[in-house]
Amino acid sequence: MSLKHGLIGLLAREGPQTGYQLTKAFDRSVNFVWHAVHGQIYPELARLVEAGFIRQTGTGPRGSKRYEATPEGVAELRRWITDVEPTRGTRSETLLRTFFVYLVDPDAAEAFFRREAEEYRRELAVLEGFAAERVTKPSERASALTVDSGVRVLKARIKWAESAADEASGW
Amino acid sequence: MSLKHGLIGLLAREGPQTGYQLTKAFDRSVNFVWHAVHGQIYPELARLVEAGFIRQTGTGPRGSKRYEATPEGVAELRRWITDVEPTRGTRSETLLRTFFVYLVDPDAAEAFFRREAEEYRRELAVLEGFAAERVTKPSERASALTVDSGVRVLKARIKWAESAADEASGW
DNA sequence: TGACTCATGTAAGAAGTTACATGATTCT
DNA sequence: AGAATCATGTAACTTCTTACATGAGTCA
Repeated sequence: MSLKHGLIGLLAREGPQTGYQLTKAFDRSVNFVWHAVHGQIYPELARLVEAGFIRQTGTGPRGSKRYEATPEGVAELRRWITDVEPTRGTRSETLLRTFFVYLVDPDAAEAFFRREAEEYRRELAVLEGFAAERVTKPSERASALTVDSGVRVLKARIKWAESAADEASGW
Repeated sequence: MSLKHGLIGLLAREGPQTGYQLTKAFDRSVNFVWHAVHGQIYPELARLVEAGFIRQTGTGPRGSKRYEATPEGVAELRRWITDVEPTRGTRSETLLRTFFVYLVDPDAAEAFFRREAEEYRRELAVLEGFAAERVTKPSERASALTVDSGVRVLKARIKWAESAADEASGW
């Protein structure tokens, strides 16, 4: 359901592209908010053409196919953003482990939380790189908001992981 | 992969239970970090018995089946917590919508972010109810850490959503 | 020519959702 | 007796992951 909108959106945002380029573009941008790989992308593109939300505009070198978003596709994307309630329902492996972390010894628990904190700091460094980029276009203002969310949430998670590590070390 | 550990963990944590009770227990506790429904739980319990990670201890009224975690199951859970790197890879419908939110008009964008903030506040209220409960057992100290993570992250998200709404209203 | 990147596709399987189906027990 | 809850299961379907398969163009 969401991959569909991610693909229409990338075509609307960055202009006509091949499936291969979309796969790369996913890796670079949307990937931080919605991960997808080519094994899922190619079949979905075929379904989107079928549904009329995107259109193949031609073929390029090495049998590549160029797609663009149709007005119907962009309309569907707008409708999805404003009218469809996002699916909630957290699934966090880290928090599931945390829920049962009392089963391991304090040293292992502390190490687990320190590793989490490190990982979050690595991710934060990447996002702060994005945040330093200059923002001009409307689409960049929108993606800057997703980066800002990531930065705020990661900072909260880092503080949490360090405080959890401190607590677990005393168990 | 994770549902498996969630089920072993609940049996280890709360003692022998039926599939039905596990489904209810999931709804009340783990559900906030890992959502699952009975259609997924019953087949998984059968697989866990097969694998030797849990054991059926007897039958109760109305054909119910009671399970308990085996030592092998608890060992597997410990191994998973300390030795297996958590799968990262965010999937947030809210952030995917945010990435493309420049396509809708400023009023709709602002409304979208205000609704998000409201939803987060509702979730925060639930978690703060949990946070007010008294903590004594080790398992409760662990679950208090998951609640603390939720509280910190939700507060960050609320601030983000309000600031995004303010910004979008000026577009 | 051999290695690498570009480019698309499918197949098998795991994981997750939703709905259907059934029967036992309890409560009013 | 009828409604509600307890209790388990499966079937159909969608989504996602991983791996296999293949071929075209580029560059050293």
